[in-house]
Amino acid sequence: MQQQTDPIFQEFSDICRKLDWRMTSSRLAVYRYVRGNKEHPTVDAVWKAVQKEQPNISRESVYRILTDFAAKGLIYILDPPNVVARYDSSSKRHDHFFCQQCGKIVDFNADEIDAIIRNKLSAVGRIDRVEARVLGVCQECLDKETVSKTIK
Amino acid sequence: MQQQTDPIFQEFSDICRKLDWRMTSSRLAVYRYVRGNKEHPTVDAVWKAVQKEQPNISRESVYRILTDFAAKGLIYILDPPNVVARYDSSSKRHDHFFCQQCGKIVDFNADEIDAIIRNKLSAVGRIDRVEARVLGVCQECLDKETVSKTIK
DNA sequence: ATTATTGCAAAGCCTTTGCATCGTT
DNA sequence: AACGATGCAAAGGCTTTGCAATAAT
Repeated sequence: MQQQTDPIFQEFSDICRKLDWRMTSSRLAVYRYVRGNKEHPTVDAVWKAVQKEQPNISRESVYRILTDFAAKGLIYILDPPNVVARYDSSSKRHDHFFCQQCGKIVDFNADEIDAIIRNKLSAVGRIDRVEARVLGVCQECLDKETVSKTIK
Repeated sequence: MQQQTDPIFQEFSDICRKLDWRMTSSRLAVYRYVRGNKEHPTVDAVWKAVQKEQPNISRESVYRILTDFAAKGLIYILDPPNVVARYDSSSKRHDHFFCQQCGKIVDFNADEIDAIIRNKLSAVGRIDRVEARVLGVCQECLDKETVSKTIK
């Protein structure tokens, strides 16, 4: 990886040092494309864009690089890969809590947010549905953690 | 499909009549399992459960039946099939509007909902992230619709 | 009798994985 | 020189599709 003077190179160089990562041209190219990008790109979109700079980069590397970036909080996974379809018996507006540990999904109602958000997005277009999604760890899983730590 | 006297049979019979659907034992069995179910089941979960009642039902039929149910608003698709992974350059808390027509995803901020929901879910467990997801049709797509209708 | 619905087999697509090679440190 | 990262080929898993057989009207 050649030394470069542009600011993004410097920025990413620092990131790699902190993360104890080797700074590769693939990672830098993905970082360049993703940084500040408002498109919420798919893997293929990133891949095609980055190919202009790095013609030999493989789709698989893009997968790995994006996964690593997300694991370190550099980016956020808006829609994760390999989510299996789920169906909800209620089609009425409501909200969901997802336990990241056991996978449990809990319904709840925060109907207040509907008006707040409709008001805020009035210029964006027609709004068909507003849903809050909450990620966390449920109380049962938290309790289990405590027990196992206590027993040790 | 044999005539039956239990209330769910009657209920689903009415639904099928209104929708101009044939009432089949597969559909009824899926309806029985899904109705009021709070598990947010996957296709496989529905399939396995329904097999107890209908041992010959195929997984493919469950797919088709659930898709049809959702298309008619009988159920809601919480996580749709075939969503490709998407990555977001910002890992800071924010919210998303999804245009159902062109696929565009627009960021926005409704930070107020964070406190509202954390307060409401305090007993559910640890909360790591709150995000609002809004489904609708963006203004550009609405405009295009109007134009094409006007031109006709 | 008609035709929507189903089961079966196969295909499709996104994503992950194993491994040898390459490139950074 | 050491070893983490990558490209390639292949496998994996969920979902869809074509078509003949079945079952509801």
